[in-house]
Amino acid sequence: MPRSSTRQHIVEVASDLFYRNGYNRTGINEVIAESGIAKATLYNHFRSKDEICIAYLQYKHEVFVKDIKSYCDARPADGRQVLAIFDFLGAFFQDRDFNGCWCIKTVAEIPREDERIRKEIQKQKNQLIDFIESLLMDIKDVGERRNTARQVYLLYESAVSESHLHQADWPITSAKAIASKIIG
Amino acid sequence: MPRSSTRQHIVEVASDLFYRNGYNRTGINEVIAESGIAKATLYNHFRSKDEICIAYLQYKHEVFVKDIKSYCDARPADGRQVLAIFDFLGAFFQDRDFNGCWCIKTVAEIPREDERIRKEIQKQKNQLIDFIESLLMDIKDVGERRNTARQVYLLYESAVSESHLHQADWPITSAKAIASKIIG
DNA sequence: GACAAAGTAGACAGATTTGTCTACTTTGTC
DNA sequence: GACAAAGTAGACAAATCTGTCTACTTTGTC
Repeated sequence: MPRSSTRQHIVEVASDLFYRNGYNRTGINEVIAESGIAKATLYNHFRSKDEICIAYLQYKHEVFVKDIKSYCDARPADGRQVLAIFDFLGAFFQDRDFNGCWCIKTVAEIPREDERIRKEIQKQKNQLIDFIESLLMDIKDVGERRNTARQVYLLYESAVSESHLHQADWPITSAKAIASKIIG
Repeated sequence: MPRSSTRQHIVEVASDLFYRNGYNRTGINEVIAESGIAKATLYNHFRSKDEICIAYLQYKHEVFVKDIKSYCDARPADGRQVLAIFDFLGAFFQDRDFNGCWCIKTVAEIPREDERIRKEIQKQKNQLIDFIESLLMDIKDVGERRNTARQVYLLYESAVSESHLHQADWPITSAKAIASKIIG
């Protein structure tokens, strides 16, 4: 296996485990056992477990952005295109691998002082707000558009966390209904 | 110290540590060191660390319910009384001990299979929805009232998580603005 | 086929974890 | 003051964890 795909393989296996079972509850030994690679190989690619955590967050985000973008792009670019994010989430919720938001999960597990991971997560969330804003180009006023994007973002985030917590999809439909009202 | 207050003392110390530093990252040894009690005493009151976790969640919820109720009760019972929950959160956010939602934090740390803790958290959240509903008695239709309570709940939850994540208060004001629009 | 890069297997150090247990001391009540 | 309940101090078992290291094997390229 070429060097780059070994690294990618580790990230994908670690991502599945971290997301499913939690970062602190997943040991390095579990990652290498599941990957089928040697421990020395893992530490040849990553300096520490923390570095794998960063790679995990980036990988999940990368896939997420790609998927949600292509999902929304398939919808007509009318004023209601942004609502597609809730339908995307609805499909994600049905997936048996759905386990809530990896950012929220991770930030809950790391010490408060860990600025590196917290900044990465804030960056990702800001990119999500930017993406939502890009779907709201019908709103011409820049300030109002940013404001609306933030509101829709809040609803989306809530829908993710709460559908996971309650193990039900009413938070998704409910959040979508509010968003629908907001964008008029 | 009488038996009941020893137990309560342990719960309070453990709650502070769990909430501030995380459940998994807080060891039993830290709890007893901070409490100034002996390990055998702790295990005389609690069967396991998991049991302390349940007691922690219940204690936080108990205090939270008492505080938010008395805060909201001080407002006039007009149709907009429910918005007080966002002001309550605003004050909580200013508090240096604010560290997001203990339920979400805890659910992120425990294994998926741990039904006991998950059920406790769902119970607490349903009580919060009930409380919000009790502030919406102006809405006469039962179904619409429940629906609105859920929507306000989603906004509140989002405001808690996101103000913590972004370390900013715009999620609180933004969520309140949406709630204001919803209740008309 | 030589040679370097990459990967393997797993022992090991050193630290941490929860929970048990023993032997002792304090406290409150009769 | 006797006696039981409650608490203390901390050693200990048994299991975890991350990260390092050694000695060996495979793989790809010239």
